[in-house]
Amino acid sequence: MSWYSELSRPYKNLDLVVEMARPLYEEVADHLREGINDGTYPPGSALPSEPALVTTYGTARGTVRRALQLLAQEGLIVSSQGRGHVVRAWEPLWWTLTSWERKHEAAGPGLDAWESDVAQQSRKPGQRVSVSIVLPPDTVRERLELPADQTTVVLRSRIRTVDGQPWQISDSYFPHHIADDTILMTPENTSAPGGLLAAIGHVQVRYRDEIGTRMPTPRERETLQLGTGTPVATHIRTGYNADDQPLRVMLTICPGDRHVLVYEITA
Amino acid sequence: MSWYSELSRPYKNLDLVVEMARPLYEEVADHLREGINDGTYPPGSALPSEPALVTTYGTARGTVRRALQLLAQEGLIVSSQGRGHVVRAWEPLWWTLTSWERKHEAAGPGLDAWESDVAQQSRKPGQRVSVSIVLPPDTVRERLELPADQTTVVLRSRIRTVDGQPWQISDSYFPHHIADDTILMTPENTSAPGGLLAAIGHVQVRYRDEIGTRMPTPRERETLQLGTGTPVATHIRTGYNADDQPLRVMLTICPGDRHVLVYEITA
DNA sequence: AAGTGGTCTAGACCACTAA
DNA sequence: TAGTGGTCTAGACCACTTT
Repeated sequence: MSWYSELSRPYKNLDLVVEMARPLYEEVADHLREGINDGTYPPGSALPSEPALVTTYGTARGTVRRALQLLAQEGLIVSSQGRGHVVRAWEPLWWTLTSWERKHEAAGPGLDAWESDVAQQSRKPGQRVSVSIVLPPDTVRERLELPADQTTVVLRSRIRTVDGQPWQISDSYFPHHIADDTILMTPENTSAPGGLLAAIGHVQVRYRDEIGTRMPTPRERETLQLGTGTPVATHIRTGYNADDQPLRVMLTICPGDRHVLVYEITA
Repeated sequence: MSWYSELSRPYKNLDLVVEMARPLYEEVADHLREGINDGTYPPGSALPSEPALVTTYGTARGTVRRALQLLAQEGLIVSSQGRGHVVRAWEPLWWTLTSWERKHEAAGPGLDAWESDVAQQSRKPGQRVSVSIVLPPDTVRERLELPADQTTVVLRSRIRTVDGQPWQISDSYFPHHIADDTILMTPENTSAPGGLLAAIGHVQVRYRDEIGTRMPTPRERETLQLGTGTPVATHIRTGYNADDQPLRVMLTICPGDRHVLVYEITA
């Protein structure tokens, strides 16, 4: 008998039912989590195999799998066939959404804030752009102050990559009167000094950012290749001109294991 | 036989092995998710019971439970004994971390930005404060620019509530030379016009906010009473004085189902 | 070929909630 | 008390990765 089953056993085998403080799989998960936190299992290393854990803890395989599943949900491990349960490292890149100095323009010609931040962290930014005409989701329609009818908008959809890996989804929505017959409609033009909006004569004098967090949809999980236990931040930026009219809504999906959003504010 | 098992059956019963595009539990989850999204199961309503799902899909109970677990991980349902699997609604409060106008001071005397935002949304803010001397975590120590020795700091730990429910954890860390012998050491003093730092003669001329997202720790899950599939945003604000010296670090844990962080920026 | 995790089944029993 | 979900077991077989 293993040391573990001395501490806490399935009730069915007990003559006297002791208070089951926590389910067995939680206790197993607690023990493994401790090992991860104290360096017994450093990032990149594998936990003991399932058969090994079964003999260690003296439970059924289903129970240790349940424990491992818990750790996966917490974003601590990734499990894959044939390779084991491997401890995960989170190494996010920072993304400066507002900076004290205007360093973005200086960072390099033709780079936007995201690209210059990525380059500054010695990684290689890239993007795939596509343009289409769509019915906007409600969140976008409201922010563009459009009526609730069948009004379409221009969607500039980007998948941004870092070192060739998919990193974030960034969708920009423009009203027709802004985007039609401009370079915004051409996926080939990806950037311009001061931004694409400025290049076609629009001045974004202020913007409002809204940041939420949730679990990814199955679709997002697939396109961004997200592991279990990886939430996403949703970043919505609405830009306005001097007349307080919305120019565009940018909706960015930022996986939590690869992003830290930074705001540098002068009070 | 149910309609479902006609479409996709466990391989063990097949003479000819058809390509198993996806596991059974994912197909069940897809079907239920669709029902949630199209209004068949509106927020607050319960999905069919597990025995019902077992007969509908013609699978073992373990498989429908696996599907339901997936939906729970995505934050779509909450499951509890005796009550069923209930569709969840996310109703976050917005929290303005930087605003175009300085409306916070006007909102009410003795209210900070958080409290005035909550009040503005017709909810009742509250907080429990405790003060202690601690060794700071590395993330805090670095930002306070303290040496890597055993230097302690002052921790003002708050659990903020809305309508009596725990809402967020907000920990402020101060160097001793800032906090010692001031009202910062007294949990009773919760606010002052212009903020507690201003009240003791410190001017925070700028700050840097860093926002990440991850799954909660078991501890956070418990103190904030978080359901499965609820990620948290981590908000770290480091404040500086005119000499670029850090005055404090505030680390806030914001559950995703109750928070939207807002930044209003003038370009 | 051996070892690893992934999927599915079948059944038992416990614990909570509501009528 | 009936019905709901929560936990655990035991076993079978499949699929991937490594040697």
